[in-house]
Amino acid sequence: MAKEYNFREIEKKWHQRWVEQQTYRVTEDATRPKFYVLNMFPYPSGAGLHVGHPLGYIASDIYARYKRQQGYNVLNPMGYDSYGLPAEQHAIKTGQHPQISTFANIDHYREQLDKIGFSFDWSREVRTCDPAYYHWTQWAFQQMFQSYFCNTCQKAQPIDDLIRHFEEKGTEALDVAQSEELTFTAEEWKSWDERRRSEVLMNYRLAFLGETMVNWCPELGTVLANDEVVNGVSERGGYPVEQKRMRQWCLRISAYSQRLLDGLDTIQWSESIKETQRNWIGRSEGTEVEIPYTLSATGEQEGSFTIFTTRADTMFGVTFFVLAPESELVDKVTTPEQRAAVDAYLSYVKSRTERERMIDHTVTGVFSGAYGINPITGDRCPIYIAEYVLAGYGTGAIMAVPAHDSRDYAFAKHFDLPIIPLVEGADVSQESYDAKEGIVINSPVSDDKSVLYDGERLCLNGLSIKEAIAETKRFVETHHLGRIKVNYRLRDAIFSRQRYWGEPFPVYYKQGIPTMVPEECLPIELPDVEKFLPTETGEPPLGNAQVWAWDEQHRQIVDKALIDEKTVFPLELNTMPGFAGSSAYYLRYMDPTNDKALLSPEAAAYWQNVDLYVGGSEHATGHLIYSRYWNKFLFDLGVSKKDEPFQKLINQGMIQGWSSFVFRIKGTNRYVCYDLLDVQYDDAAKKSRYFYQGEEADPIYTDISTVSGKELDVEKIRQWMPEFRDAEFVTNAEGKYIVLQMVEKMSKSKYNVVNPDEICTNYGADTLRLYEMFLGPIEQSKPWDVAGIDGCHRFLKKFWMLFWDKEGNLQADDSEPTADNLKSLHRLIKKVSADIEEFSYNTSIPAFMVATTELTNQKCRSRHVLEPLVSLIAPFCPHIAEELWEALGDKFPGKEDRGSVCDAQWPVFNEKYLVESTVKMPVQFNGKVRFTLELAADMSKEEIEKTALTAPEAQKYLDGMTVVKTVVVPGRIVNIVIKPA
RNA sequence: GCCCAGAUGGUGGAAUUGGUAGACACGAGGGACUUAAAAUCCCUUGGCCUAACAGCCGUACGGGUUCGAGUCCCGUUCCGGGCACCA
Repeated sequence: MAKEYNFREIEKKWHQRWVEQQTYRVTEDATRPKFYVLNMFPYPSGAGLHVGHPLGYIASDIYARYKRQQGYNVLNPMGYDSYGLPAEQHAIKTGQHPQISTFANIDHYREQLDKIGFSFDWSREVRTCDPAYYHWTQWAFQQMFQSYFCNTCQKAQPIDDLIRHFEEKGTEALDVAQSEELTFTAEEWKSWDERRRSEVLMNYRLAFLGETMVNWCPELGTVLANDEVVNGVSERGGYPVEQKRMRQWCLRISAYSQRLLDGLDTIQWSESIKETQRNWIGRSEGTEVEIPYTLSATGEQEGSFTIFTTRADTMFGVTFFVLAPESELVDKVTTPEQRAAVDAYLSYVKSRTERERMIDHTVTGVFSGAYGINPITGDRCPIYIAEYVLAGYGTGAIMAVPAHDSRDYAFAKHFDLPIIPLVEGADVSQESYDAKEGIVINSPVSDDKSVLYDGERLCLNGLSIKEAIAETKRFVETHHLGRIKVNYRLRDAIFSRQRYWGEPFPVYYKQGIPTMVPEECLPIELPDVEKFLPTETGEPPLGNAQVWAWDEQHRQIVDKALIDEKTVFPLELNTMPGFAGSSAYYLRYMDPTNDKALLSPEAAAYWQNVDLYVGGSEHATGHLIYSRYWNKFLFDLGVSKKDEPFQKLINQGMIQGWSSFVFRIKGTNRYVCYDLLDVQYDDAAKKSRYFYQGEEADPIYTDISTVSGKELDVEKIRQWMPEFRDAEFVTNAEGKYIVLQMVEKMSKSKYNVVNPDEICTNYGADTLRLYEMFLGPIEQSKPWDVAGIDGCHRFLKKFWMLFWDKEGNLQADDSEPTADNLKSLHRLIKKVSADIEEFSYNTSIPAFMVATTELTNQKCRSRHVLEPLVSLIAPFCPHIAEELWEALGDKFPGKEDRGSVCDAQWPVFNEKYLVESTVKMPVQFNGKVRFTLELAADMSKEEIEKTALTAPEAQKYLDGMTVVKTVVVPGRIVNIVIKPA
């Protein structure tokens, strides 16, 4: 009887064994090099784990196991990002506390994860909603509150240093990150009371209360960060978002713009993610120029304003100026005659939502009545107010150069303003010339159209645009007309959410002044509430808490009834956003149970940062920016030992699901087969519409379990949902009901979720692991398709059979391997090692299949080949590897104590087993003949040439020929070009 | 509009980074074993022309470099992603 590959038994056995022996427990070990592998931890949703989740986990698990076999001390932890909106919305609907559903979901996730055989060290698990964990989220927030950012040293500094500076010099010689530029003296500072000082300091703190325009989502009842808003609607739920002015906690992430940008050059991330982050940070180096203005075409100067431009070279093409409607200057420059028109325009702008402004780009604007004086030409140009200029970027004022900016061009055409081209050969009669390429013309050389400064006038004729920009910058700086300025698009992160299920702020309000709860009293624990919606008075849900205040004397939360007393203060009612808990969790894994610090200096020094981080690219402008900011801040404090948290990043693609649709005729209970429908594309609605005999039919999702192939199982759908029980199904001529199938993101609401449990049950975890890797490159998104899974399972059976004879006995022996055996083995070692390093596991699997077939055909028995083979497959399929490793150990006495296969040494590749000389490809051309030899690697160029020309295989080509030339391709191949003698 | 990444059989995808294009798997077709089915195994499978051998064409399209191009360079088309009245 042949020994069967009984994966159920094998996997069960090893899951137990790993738990008993704590195989994956990791401790700091100074004698071994560390390696830190990390996955983005999951949000435990009610739908459970689907086949997309494990993709990244398997990929990183393979890498972790591989590194461990190479002798590294590998940290490979897992945890849960367990605060979030779905749990809260579930709670609002059902009244059940979000912790109950969250914990239930976590248990379910854990059960599913355990089936797949990961090498996670579960003793290091973290949960963001655990007070012992969010203690340190709160602590980090407090540290940010107590810090400001010094621009000169590009580092966070204690706020006390800044206070000392104010006491001594006011704002003199201050170069720090700030919300707005304030100017005051030391005397003024000293004269202010505590409340005023507190407000002023908010201008500098890294965590600060700010009056800002926020993305308010009425449907969700909370504000959202910029990355949580997509095309004017909320990322979650797709609800409309409006702009609202609110007092919110913010993080001064913009202070770190330059460091966030520079850091990208030091990490191994995909170019596309780095590029996305660069776009998001949006550095632009330009020039600020002071523009004096007058209130009439001939009048005296009334004041000045500052514009920002990246195209300083176009100063000679300015024909008007534009202010953002929200700019404070609008009021100053509006003349009495234009007042009514300006007010009308401002109220029009106010009436428009952010979304309307984003979609609708029609030209609007109004003349202010004032004129700006171009400091280079001395020209007076009208000042307009228009919504195409944004208040939040640069100075909220621009110089308009219609010839070379398409937006200015559209505006100039609409208001019939002059257009002056400045680039040789640029035709601006139909559209502007925006490119930064060409030779500059039209700058006056000596006439009165340019202003002399200290005997110098700006002249750019003949320069390239890039040279002209540099020259203008120099001119502007030398003559104090403005300054070189770097702007960033990155906005500060809004850090308050009007929700219940998040980290509470460790902040109370003492006579209205925001005050930090003392560090030793942390964490401030999330209180129980009865209702998870905002209070009747519109306070966030925490306002529903019975006990939610701070008594400074007792330093504890006291009864709400005592709040009127002078010594009792209200605590902050907002909670922190989702990214708070996920911003530093990788540090906590290094020392997860430490209750004295976020992590000990020893743990930080050993583990440093994450060597390999695996997760989806959808976090490019969210988590992956916030974490980098958070880590840089902690690095400035000395808590984190590396400036960048994630050295190498791999973005696994999404596994999509196949959604299936049936079609219900409007207003009926009849469902029509997809074949029978007319499909029309509705351009306006940007979707397809379906018609059956003139009647419209709506696509309705049906569960994947009700469909096989493209055919609907009518009985199954009737049982699945009551609404289908009595439905009528119109089938096609063959009596089949065909559904429409589409590839979409896997989601509970689309009924297209495939769950890994079933595959584990039917094929085993090893097959699942192998198959998920085989599906295609890790970084690519691809639809889930079970069709190929049999192939992987079949391979594992073949692999298994390599080790057992027909009677079910292990057939390994001590014999010496043949040259063919070694060649097959070493080719595999080379391929698999290289693939793991490059994360192209999908191509390793065919290599395993080929090697297995070869060794089977060679009837290989030698344990000197079979043992390394088991080591090689161990990272991919740990269960089968353990079983075989154990069996091999039993067979060869004295090797019983060699432990788990995850400590088996990774086989070392030796090229000498591969090498042989072969003629590669004789080709004729131009009367000559060329052939190629593959040779050993470790020869000198001369040796290779000599070997090639004397190789027996070569002689039949060389006979009667003259060698024209030989070309040695480094290390491997020789091209020999020959012609008849 | 700007930036980034792509395009290879019926399908997912290989190709040692410039060296026999299509590995491996799926699907399809044919066969063996079997009362039958499952399981397993073997053969064929890019296109065209062939009875067969052979031959020709073929990596989105058009050029170029090279003894040699899926790979490098220039241009075009199409798909995906990011940013976007950011001056």
